[in-house]
Amino acid sequence: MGATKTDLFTKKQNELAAMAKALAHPARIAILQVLVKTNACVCGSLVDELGLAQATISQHLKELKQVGLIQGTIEGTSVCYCINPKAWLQYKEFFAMFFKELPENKSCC
Amino acid sequence: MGATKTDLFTKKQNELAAMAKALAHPARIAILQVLVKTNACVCGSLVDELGLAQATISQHLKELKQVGLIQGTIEGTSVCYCINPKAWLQYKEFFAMFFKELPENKSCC
DNA sequence: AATATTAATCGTAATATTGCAATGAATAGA
DNA sequence: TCTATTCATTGCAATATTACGATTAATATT
Repeated sequence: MGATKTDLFTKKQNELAAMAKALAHPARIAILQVLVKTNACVCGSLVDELGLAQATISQHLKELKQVGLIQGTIEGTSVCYCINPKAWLQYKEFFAMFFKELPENKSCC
Repeated sequence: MGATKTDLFTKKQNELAAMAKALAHPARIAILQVLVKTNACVCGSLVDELGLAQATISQHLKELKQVGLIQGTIEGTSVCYCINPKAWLQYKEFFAMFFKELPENKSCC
């Protein structure tokens, strides 16, 4: 055990959970915020901004890249990372859609 | 190691990460969707709907309760769960705010 | 009272995540 | 070429999460 039983759920449910998981760490939130604010960035300056080791940052960047939220291009010895606008918009819409249908409930509990 | 270094990040960043973590499992997504759809409270029928063991569902419910997304009241031998509308709205707004500022970028990468 | 039902909790096992030191690969500049 | 810089990757240890059987506590039914 210990492994998520993805086969029990719909594709959408697994997808949304995966999206949320990508955001489920303050370092990744912070990285995204830095990238949004500065519009571009490299790994080195992130190490300075956040207090984590270079290897750790690199790993978080890898995860964000894997889910497509960011993209990076090599630029000499450094790497330039930035937000993937398309994925960003998709995330925005996915979460908005999920939370859209407000249960104007009869507060049964 | 293995523990998240929350002290390196702002309160907001940790908060948003915690919110995302609450959604970072398809079972919890599914539970929330059932609660939204049925609007009236579902009691223990969640165990039937999803294919997970009772103990597992109970654990997920506990996590959702801990972050305040759902609330439950005891009703005889069963428990009645439903969405917490206030928290739901807050989540909606938090995520919308986070994804709001689209980087109308100059696509530097 | 005895039994059934419901759901929380405990204990355990399997797996995933987080973090970092060490190492490796690639380019830039001396 | 040699060295410095930058970032990815590997390997490891610590911690967290997921899942479930077994047990427990509580109310409902007989």
